[in-house]
Amino acid sequence: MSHPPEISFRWNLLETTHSPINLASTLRSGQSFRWRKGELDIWWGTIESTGVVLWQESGSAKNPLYWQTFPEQDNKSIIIDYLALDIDLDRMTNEWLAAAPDVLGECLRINHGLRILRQPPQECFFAFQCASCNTVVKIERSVAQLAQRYGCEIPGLPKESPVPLYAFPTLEALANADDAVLRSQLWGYRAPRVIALAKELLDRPEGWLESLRSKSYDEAHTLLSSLHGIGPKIADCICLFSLDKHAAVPVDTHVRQVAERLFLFETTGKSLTPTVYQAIRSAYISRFGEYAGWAQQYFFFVELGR
DNA sequence: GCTTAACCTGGACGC
DNA sequence: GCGTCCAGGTTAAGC
Repeated sequence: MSHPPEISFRWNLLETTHSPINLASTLRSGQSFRWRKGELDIWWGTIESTGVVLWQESGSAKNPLYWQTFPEQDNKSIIIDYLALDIDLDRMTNEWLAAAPDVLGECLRINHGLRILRQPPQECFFAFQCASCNTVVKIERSVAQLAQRYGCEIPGLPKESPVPLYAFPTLEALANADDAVLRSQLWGYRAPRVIALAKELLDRPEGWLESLRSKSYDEAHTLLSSLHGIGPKIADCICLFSLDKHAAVPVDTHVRQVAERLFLFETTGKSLTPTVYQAIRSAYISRFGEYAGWAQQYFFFVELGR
């Protein structure tokens, strides 16, 4: 039985026997950019306007998860929802292994318990605007600066918090952001795009992004792609990481390299045109089914080498 | 339908 | 120290 670090607040315990999770792999796999590991291997982050603290002993995805929320304490539902602990990971991985044991086996063994997060759509939407021609480390910095500059500080954090935590900025705050300031905070040429997209979302009915959860993958992807600045890859990131579209496969350089190394050879050497993008996505779905997006994240994380 | 260039910036790398 | 390349992409123009 593992014991969490002794600290000034009370931990809550979540059993993970039936919903395994590898916390470190999940938070470092490049799907969310707002988590920071502090002293004693404690993870600090935010979910909307809630500060969240997480800890899990490494070694097994079935080690219990310890957690607390701030300023409202004991908000269990937000933890379960964000970490998608309602999804039956064991069933899905058994199906992958039955279908393609040689291809994914090693990735699964190394990162057993890696989960796709169910992030707040708005945060996911804007964070991935920063992804083009960028590195994960720089995306993390850019998003942190965006939240610090335009978000509200979360009150009531324990004294052990390594840094202040900020809620993700509202649409109004982003729409009124200063182009020059954003450019200087590592957003570069992406700055005007962020401001324009915030204005565009403000013009739509409130909750428009969240409403895409109830639409089909094709419909959600098409609607997102219709926005200026959202291409197929970013649309797939938003679909997979925040809209419950588990078969969405964001095809980037890493995901493509894996596919062409292991099971898709006819697209090698070609430019990433819409036709090739679709071929790679289809190759993942034909092997890994309705949770292909979860499978690709195992490949992506290993390829990322974090 | 495909190719190409432009768009910011900082870290890695070779010299 | 300096130049070059590259990094989770998108868009528009030209072919």
